[in-house]
Amino acid sequence: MLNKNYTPKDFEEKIYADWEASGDFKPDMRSKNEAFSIVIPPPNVTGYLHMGHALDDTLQDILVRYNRMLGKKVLWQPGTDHAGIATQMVVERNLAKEGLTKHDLGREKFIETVWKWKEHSGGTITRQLRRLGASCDWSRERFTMDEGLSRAVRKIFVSLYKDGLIYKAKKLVNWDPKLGTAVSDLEVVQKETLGKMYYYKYPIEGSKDEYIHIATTRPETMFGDTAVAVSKDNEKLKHLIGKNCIIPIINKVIPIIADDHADPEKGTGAVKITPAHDFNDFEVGKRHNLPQVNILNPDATLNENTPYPGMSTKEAREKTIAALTEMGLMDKIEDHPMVIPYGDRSGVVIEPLMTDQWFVDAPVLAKEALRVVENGEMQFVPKSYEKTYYEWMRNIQPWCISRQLWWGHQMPIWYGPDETIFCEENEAEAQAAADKHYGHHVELRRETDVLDTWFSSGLWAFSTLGWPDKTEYLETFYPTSVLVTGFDIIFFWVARMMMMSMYMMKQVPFRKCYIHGLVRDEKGQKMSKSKGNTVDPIETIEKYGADALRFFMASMETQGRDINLSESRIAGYRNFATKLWNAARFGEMNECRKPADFDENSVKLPVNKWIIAKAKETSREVTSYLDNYRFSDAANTVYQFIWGSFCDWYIEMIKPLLYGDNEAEKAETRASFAWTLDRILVILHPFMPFVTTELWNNTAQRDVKLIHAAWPKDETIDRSAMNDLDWTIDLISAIRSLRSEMNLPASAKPVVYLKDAGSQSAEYVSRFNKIICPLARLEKLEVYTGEVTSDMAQSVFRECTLLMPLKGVIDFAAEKERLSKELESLNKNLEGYARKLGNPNFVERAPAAVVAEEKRRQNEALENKAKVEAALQRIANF
RNA sequence: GGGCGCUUAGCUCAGCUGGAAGAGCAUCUCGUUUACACCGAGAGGGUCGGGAGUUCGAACCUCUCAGCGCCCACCA
Repeated sequence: MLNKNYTPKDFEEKIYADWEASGDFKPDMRSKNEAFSIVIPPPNVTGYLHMGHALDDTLQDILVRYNRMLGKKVLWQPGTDHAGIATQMVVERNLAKEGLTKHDLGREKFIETVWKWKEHSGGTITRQLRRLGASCDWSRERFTMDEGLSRAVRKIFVSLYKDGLIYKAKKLVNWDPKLGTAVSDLEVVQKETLGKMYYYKYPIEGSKDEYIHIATTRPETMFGDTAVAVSKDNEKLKHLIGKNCIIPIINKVIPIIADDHADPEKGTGAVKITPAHDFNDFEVGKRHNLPQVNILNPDATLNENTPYPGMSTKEAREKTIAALTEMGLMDKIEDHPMVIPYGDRSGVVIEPLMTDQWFVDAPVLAKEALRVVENGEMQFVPKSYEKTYYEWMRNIQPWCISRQLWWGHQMPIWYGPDETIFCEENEAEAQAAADKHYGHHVELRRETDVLDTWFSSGLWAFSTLGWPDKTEYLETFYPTSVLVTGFDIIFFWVARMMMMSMYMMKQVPFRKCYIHGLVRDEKGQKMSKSKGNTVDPIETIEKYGADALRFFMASMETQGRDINLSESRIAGYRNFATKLWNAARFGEMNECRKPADFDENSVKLPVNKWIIAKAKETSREVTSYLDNYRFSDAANTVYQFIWGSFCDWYIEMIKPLLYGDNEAEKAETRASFAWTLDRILVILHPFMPFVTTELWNNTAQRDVKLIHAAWPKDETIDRSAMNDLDWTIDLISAIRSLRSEMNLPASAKPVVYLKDAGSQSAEYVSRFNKIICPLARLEKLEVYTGEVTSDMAQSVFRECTLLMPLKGVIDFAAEKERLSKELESLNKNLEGYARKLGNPNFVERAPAAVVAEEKRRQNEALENKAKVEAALQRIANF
């Protein structure tokens, strides 16, 4: 017995536990069927499920469940990411609560603490994914810091190094002073800020009253200046080129050089060049062989190369301005809108800093990654994201992969006594190789830097499947079928996976890449903790059920658009689940069961034929939509069928049959109902796995679990019954509409006549009388050949006229108005038809079918017009 | 500065290759009937951002203007 109410809480977790315990998410490796695989975009171990995950993972689960039901060998590979910076920050925050820093523990102890933290708290997000219904094969869960995956990281690192695609260089990099590490360009966010532009002057060497005027937003960097640049085309200033000027305060002499970087139109036309602290200046410095003077400590305080060692840049700036003012060298200070780089994790200002770092030669790796998208081996859905990808890949910069952190993959590099570098698989091998090289035992020092987190995520598509070992899973499931992820991660992850996979596997990591948008709040604002507008998916699940949230995501997912969260809509899909639940209860109460030998192709009754044909048509449409990643179309099609066709019409139409006494009809109808409900459960399952499973388990004895039930394929749709029922449904609607317009109380049971009925219509009237009368609430429905009297309300229906005798209660004024409106609308349509059909160009050039259809409509409208006019005529005198 | 996207009913949005404008929510009216009030029936509501063009025909294609959003780069 089904509960009276739909209460998802009662069964969702129980059902999930059963799936997992029964191994339902595991692929059948003995199967010879086609493989289908998805690797999950690994959430941070530190993470909590947010609405973005709910969308991303719902879409993946829909595809995974759909393909599983298609009988494919399906793997959804789960796991989490060690998320270097994020995780280190979380653990450091915890330490801070005890008044400790990571340095108090030391590197080894600290890493131990992180691992402990991971064991205790790292499972949150995977538990939450289970709540969502994600059918991942958890027995294969991986973590980017697992030994297996770490081995993959070391192996590929060494390989890239040996191929000259990883190198160490002293370069200007984005430095995060709070975290004390380099970060990649992608981890820097530019923020609009109102800053100041400082104008001041440097004295020219050997002259008492000559100066060169410069403008800068960062006067405190002047201690790192090694030149001032002027364009050779700058008529006003070019005479200074070749002279020297003096940096005040420190009285350092620097040259004035010619370089086009100095735009005569901008600022003062002269630019101070600080090669060690500005990316443009760095390039200028390289062109002119300028020295690089570093003025900052790793924590962004000024160093010994300045007069203000230990001071913050802000303080130093004030000091510098004060000193310049005192010396009479300040010209002016203006407000100046500018963009300042911030670390996206730490939130502090990023400083360009000269440091030794490791780089991946991304421009080389990008070539193959580009080629396979250009030739279609990997396709973006929607296709427009190709362009974004191309744009970025074609302008890609070397990728800084070293991080001065503790948590992450420590680089497999060992330094020997004369700084020779050894890259090996592990410590022992490195030692052995070094000893051999030197001919005696040497002390090795391991590189302390760790790798950018995205380095290991870049290998995710194959490292999780067992690479570098040749595993059965790798063999079976690589390349994966599709990657589903958000556009915000194309550069971070998709691009890196493409590069790494093409380099190592010589094959694409996934054949398709489905990109979805962001989940925003109700008003379209980006959700963020700082704005306080986040909605917790788990709370939503508690309130409405996971199925409602999932269906919401699916129904809103149209390609290339962000989704605004809407609680009322989620509630609507909970209502939808309730609706289905109640329909199933209706079936249960009426003993709708399906005999084992039931053949849905042999049903006789038109209603049953109709719903079965509709169900098959719906299945076909949903299949096609899912194959094309049209999630919203797929979801909405199922929704319409269940609510519109099955509940609103079919159930209402079969009530007289089920409550009647024709046992044969009753039996067929019960079986058809059961068959259709089963079909509904199958095609709805990928979207709403919980409620469908609960109903599947409670509406019949089953020999297969719903999660493994067969998805319908290649069915022939019997359209014979479609027209009959469409006619019937339209007639019922027309009668209901007429009743309502005539203000007939719901309790009234009028008679309706069908005048001018053709033979087909007449036949329908007798055949479907039993259906029509109760649904339209009629005393009786008959074909009529008598006279139309003035007390009859009239309405046009197809070729016939509906007549409803109202015995003196007819409201003639209302009736006149209604008919007049109808006439007006008909006339308007007729004008349109006449215009079109009167146009020789249309008749000649439009396809014949279109012209014929237009003619048919015109004729129909003409007939209807005549009828309405006649009706108006009859009541003209009342 | 470069690129991408959006503008359709009061709100949130569908509308695939151009052939009579759709859904959900909201609104209004009415509710016989034990599957369901988390419901049912009926109704109202849009010159598809403005303009021009291509076409027999444009929400859809082209151009242009306006507004909004996102990404990338840069601004001494």
